[in-house]
Amino acid sequence: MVISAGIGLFDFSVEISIINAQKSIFKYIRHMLSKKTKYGIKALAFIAKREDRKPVQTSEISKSENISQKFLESILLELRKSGFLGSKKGKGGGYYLIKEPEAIQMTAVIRVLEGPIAMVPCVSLNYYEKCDDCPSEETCSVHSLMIQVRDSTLKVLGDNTLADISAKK
Amino acid sequence: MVISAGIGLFDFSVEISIINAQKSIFKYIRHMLSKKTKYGIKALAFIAKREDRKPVQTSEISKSENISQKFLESILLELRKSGFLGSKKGKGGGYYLIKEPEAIQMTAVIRVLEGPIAMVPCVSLNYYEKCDDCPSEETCSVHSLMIQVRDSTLKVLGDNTLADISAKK
DNA sequence: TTATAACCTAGTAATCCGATAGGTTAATAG
DNA sequence: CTATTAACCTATCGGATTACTAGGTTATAA
Repeated sequence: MVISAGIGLFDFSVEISIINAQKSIFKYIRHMLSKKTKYGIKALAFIAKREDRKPVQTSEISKSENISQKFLESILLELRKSGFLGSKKGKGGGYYLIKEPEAIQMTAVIRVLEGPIAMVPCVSLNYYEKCDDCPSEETCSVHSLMIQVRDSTLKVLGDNTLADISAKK
Repeated sequence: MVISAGIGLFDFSVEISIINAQKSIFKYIRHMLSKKTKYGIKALAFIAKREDRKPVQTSEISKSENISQKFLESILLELRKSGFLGSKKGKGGGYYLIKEPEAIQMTAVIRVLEGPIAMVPCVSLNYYEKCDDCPSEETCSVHSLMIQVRDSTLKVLGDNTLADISAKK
């Protein structure tokens, strides 16, 4: 698929080859971290960087971090509802941290915004689900591999707090 | 939205709480490893387990591992085209390894089937892409975190070969 | 020559992502 | 008391991916 990139190039009709070329050039590359989560983390870091604990407005974060304001609104709202942020309405309002940055693990943030950290449901701690194709997890070749990946990822994300990632200038 | 699946069922009086419950029960959980990659790894492991180097048929793997045969066909084809497998047509044909299982790192397999291992394009070694919202990667709070995650994942997937994951009974 | 199994090309429904649009509610400043 | 502010809410959207399925064609071996 990915590799068949240039195949259409010299193919009979010019139009179709161009379309195929575009397709591969603009191929959407799936990554695991959604923009939502990425923006959420950036916003939290932005808020954490503030020495005072005054509310920060969505519009300010949106401008500074180049994030669509409306999209960011929904993300911050979610972060408030899940207990990471407090909010205040009206002039001088905005969002503020309700916990110390040191107390906020990145695992928690990612789980709320993104969902599971594990690569497959059958090794997920918080979103476990049995694979319907696997008769047994012990004999599954993918299972133990993914447990190793999960654990190493959890270690990194658990060791990093909001304080750590917002510390850097 | 997505979740409204069963909503009509108890409509009208019987509550938002039920709807909310359904919401979480039927929530689609996004995981990072696609079925394609999972099936591909399983198939490779299946082939590697064979002590003889005789070709293994798609149908056999498909039955044994509970994978749709047609889907599996396309996956094995891709693995052949990317140099992991050889193939033979006709009776007694099938797919066989063309490298030693010890020489096949899981990083390579996953990169071919899934794409990038990094969680964000801007830390991807093989699929690097600059984030359009980030002015600089040095000041990005997400960047260094994701580099750590990438490295720890790469370590695990690089240390594990096909021999390792197909060894287990 | 016929059965076999890889190979190829399309198309599909369901679903998600990343927004956008357009409003309502609550708090503050004048 | 009124206007402004900014959070909050609901709904909808195009484009893209995923996990298949359908229906063939080609090459090899019995």
